[in-house]
Amino acid sequence: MSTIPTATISRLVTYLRILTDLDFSGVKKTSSDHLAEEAQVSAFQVRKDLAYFGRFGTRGTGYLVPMLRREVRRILGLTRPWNVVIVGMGRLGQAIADYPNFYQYDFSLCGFFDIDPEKAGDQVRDEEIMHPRDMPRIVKERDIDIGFLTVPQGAAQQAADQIVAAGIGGILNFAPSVINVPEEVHVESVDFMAGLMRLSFYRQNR
Amino acid sequence: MSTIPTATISRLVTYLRILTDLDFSGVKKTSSDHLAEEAQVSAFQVRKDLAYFGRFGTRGTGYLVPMLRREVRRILGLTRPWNVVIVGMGRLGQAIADYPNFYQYDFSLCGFFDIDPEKAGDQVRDEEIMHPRDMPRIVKERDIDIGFLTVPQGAAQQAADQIVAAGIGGILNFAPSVINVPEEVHVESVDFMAGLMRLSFYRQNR
DNA sequence: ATATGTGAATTGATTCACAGCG
DNA sequence: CGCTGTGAATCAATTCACATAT
Repeated sequence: MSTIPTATISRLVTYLRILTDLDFSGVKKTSSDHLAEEAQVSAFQVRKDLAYFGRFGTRGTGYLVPMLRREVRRILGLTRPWNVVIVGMGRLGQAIADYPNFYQYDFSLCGFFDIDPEKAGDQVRDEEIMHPRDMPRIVKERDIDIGFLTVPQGAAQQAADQIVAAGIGGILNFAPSVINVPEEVHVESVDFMAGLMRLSFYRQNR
Repeated sequence: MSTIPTATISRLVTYLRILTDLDFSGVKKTSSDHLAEEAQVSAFQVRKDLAYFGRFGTRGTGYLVPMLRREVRRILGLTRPWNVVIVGMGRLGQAIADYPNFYQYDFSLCGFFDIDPEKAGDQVRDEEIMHPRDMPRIVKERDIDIGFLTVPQGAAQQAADQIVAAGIGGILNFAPSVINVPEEVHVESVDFMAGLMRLSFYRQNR
């Protein structure tokens, strides 16, 4: 499996969405050309991306949509369940707790944490908001894999430390800051102000 | 200005945040080494990134925080105002309309659109929600530069077409899909489910 | 005939080493 | 002497061309 570009993983997510749309529309077959057009990349790129993981097509024919969809889901780890906690139950944490589309892919929200004693005991989705001191126990009891970091910027590093100390190995970081974690912990960032600033740059230099 | 890696622009956003923190803390001087450590990149990288835009340091000494901060803001286009509309006033659009931190950088929310006639006329921040048919007029009257695309997945392409037709040249796309726009229109995407799926991949292959 | 899969070529980004300047 | 700025070298990613399979 040598070394797979991170951009390849991002594109696989795009391919999966296209394949899901096709599958729901009842389309049975597709090709690297078609996927490439939908994903706005080259057909070479589609084939190369898939080639990191195996051979999924039939020469002269293309790809079978349900089969390729299943394979990409498997490659991305989306055929197994993932247990998630949310750390930081302000506006953003609340909004994400209400997001209805996790269940489409076996992600389960299994715990909600906030350091504010005012919030402790409040109900979110039939669960009480807990203090981060309870995180290590909950992570063990409920087999948590992933933490959503939705605290304010100034609290991000401390919250990240608590998530790591609790034994969680993957963080989805919504805070607008670089967090420092051991290298075995994986962090992905979701940062809309950064997207807006990049847009500002490209518009200014249009 | 030859061709600047997109990764460089993302890192400049990170440097700006670090410089802002330093400035608020009253720190007057910094170095590529220090910025590199905070941003979790190499010092070569910091210097190379800055070198695309000019010479901002003093050899043997380093960088002056307020001056470098100002320069990076300018490079990113953040020293001028940007007028923004939100297209799609569901949960996400509403949440973003309530986000308090746009004013820190001169972004102004100047219009809210939704295709749902039920929503038309509702107030958001002292503004009525309008129908997208009014977008071309509003864009002209209010000199709009950027549109936030916060409609559901299935409506994303149509809404993007309306944004482009209204004369907007930059889109911050929150919908989990690739949108097709003319090449002079710049799109940046904010996609938290994609981040979550990448995390799923890297955790599975840990 | 047609579309995949893949080594080779090219393009692009990062790292390096050191020249340049305070 | 210390730290920036930058051409050259290395490393990585994308593109290409075509051999391969149906």
